[in-house]
Amino acid sequence: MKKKTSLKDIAERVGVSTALVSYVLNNQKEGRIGKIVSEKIRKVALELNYRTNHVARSLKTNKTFTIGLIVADISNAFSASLTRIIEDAAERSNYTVLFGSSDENTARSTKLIDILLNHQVDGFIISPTEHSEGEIVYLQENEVPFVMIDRFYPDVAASYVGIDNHKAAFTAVAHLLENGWRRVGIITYDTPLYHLQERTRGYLSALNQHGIIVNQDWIKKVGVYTTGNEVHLALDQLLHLPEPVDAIVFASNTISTFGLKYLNTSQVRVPDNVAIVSFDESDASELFYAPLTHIRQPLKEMGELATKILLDSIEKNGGIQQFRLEGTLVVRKSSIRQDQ
Amino acid sequence: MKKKTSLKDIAERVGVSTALVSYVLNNQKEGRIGKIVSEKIRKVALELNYRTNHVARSLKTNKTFTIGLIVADISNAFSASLTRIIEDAAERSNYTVLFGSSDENTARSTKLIDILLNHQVDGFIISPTEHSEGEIVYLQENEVPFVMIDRFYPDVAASYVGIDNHKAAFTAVAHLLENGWRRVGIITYDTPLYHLQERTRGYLSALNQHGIIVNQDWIKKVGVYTTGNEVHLALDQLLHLPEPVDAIVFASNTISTFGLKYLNTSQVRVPDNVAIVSFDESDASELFYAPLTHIRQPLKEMGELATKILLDSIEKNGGIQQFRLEGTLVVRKSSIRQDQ
DNA sequence: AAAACTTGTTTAATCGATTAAACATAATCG
DNA sequence: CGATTATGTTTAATCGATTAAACAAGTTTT
Repeated sequence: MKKKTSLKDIAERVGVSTALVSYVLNNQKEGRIGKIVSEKIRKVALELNYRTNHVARSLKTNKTFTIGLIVADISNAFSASLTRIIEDAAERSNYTVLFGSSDENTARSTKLIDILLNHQVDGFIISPTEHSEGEIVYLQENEVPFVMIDRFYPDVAASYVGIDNHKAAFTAVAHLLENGWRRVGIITYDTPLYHLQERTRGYLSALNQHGIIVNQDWIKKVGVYTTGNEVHLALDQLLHLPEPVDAIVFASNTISTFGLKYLNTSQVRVPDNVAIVSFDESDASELFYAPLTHIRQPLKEMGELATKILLDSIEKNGGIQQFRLEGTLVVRKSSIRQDQ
Repeated sequence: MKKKTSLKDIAERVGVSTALVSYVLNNQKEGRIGKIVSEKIRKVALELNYRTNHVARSLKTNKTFTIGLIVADISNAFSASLTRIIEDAAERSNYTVLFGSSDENTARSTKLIDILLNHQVDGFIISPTEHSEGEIVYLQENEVPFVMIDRFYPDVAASYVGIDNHKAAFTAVAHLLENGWRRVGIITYDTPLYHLQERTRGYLSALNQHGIIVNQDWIKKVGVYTTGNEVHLALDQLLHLPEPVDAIVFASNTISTFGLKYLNTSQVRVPDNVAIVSFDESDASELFYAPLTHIRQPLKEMGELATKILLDSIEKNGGIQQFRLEGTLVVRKSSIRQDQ
């Protein structure tokens, strides 16, 4: 790589000190700098195509204008959409995003956070994995600004932005029940992650409230890293119970996509044989032969809010802020009886 | 944010110079450093939870172990998959990724590259937009290591990794023709981007070679930023020609997704009324009622190769490398006559 | 025993920008 | 007119790590 021009190069060329060049290019000491010199400096800077070396600036100012983003998996539509929103929001405030995919793996997540800390990011937006409390608490103890997004630990007093998952799941299941479905199953993750626990609890409480006794066989859990087989198996089991379920809730877009692909190749018809409601939307929601009823998370709001909270906390030392936004039930064909 | 421990802190605590601490923690001067001191340094570093300040290191070494990635739009499945692959490949070599979405917008792309240059990234992987040659040439002139991915400028002698788009399109159309379809339309972008031009040329040459006279009305172009309306319109036009097309090539996964969503709500049946072949796969390829025949790009290979070329170029000053890999035609239901 | 290594550690310059404080000169005031 | 203020610019320390070169003290070689 070619040698880059530095403040010194400009200073020498103009015949002034680097301090002056710095003041001019940063529009500091306004009104105190000679017009002729100031213009000359700008001209030379342009000629030499000067660009400020952020590394040097950061070292001195102790600020990198960089935020670390840890998502579950950037190649997943949910993570990718959030990432894009955060990218844009960050850019508007002149921040750049360093990111990493945790793959729902605690060790990997810890490693990523470490790497990004070494890179001196000014703060983090994190979608934490299960068992990452340790790292989160570590950040907290070291007063590193951060915001959790989508997921959070109820026992950790830190900022987060997510939806009210209990309510969302409740709404989804209530909707199924109101449409005449009775034996509602759920496929979720086998994980202690609070936001997913909440979904299960919401599911249970909706059934309870409608006086339906839940059969434990209706609740299927798959690994957070599942590549689909477990989802297929879970579906098969739910649909082949002595008394099969007549509706299923998919607790995430990943589960939903695997599920739909499988259903798409099977004899089971949606919603004739089984109704489906899912969390999160994706192309799948619209492209499946029976467009999918789903809970839409307000991604834009979540991403922008998380970024705002983080930047506040970085720049003005804003305190802890916790937001539980509302998910919206988007009703499509997959949950509505066709024979009515 | 709490004050972080520096080499100096450790040095003071142990009672040695920072130089020695640096040597120990970087495993340099092996065999020349006293065992007791060395162990003490490591111990104290651990106790104080020392993490090397990459900003300071980078300033001195002129290397950030950071690569800049410019994709079209991180929230698009194609970009996101590539990004994930590049992330992993980079991480294996201890690089972190700073990224940005160009939105197919030249100004934005230029701005992003500038920002990342200021951040002193060691190199770039870029999916260039139309009219970004200027910026690309600028990088070249300044000997900034970079690799173009997916797209490239045929006239710029720089490294790139993509597929042979002409051949891929040719293969896709030949497949349609061999399956008895005759009036093949294409929906592509209205852009000078070479890789898309190649797709159109491949399409034309396959038709030509089969002695089919192409009607210009078969070729529809939509804006690179289309939100779908143009795709809908193009589809309507193709399907309502005096002699409608009987097959359509979608030149990208975005077009394909918009197209399928629209077809999904229309009376037209795939492949009975119209066959579909698309570039790139997505969940859409499998979830559409008629699973989609498509050209699969070897994303993993592309991303890993691009990263390798870039790192070679950063670390060993490797020269220009250009790769045109092969796309694979994945045959599914959408292109095969059902009445045969 | 002087010269030549070994081993272990420190000194000090450096990367490029920032910025408080100092300095110099001109303009204004009482 | 001497003091004060305004204007314009420089000095020099600093951020934290790296690293060539110097240094010191012990060992070996001849």
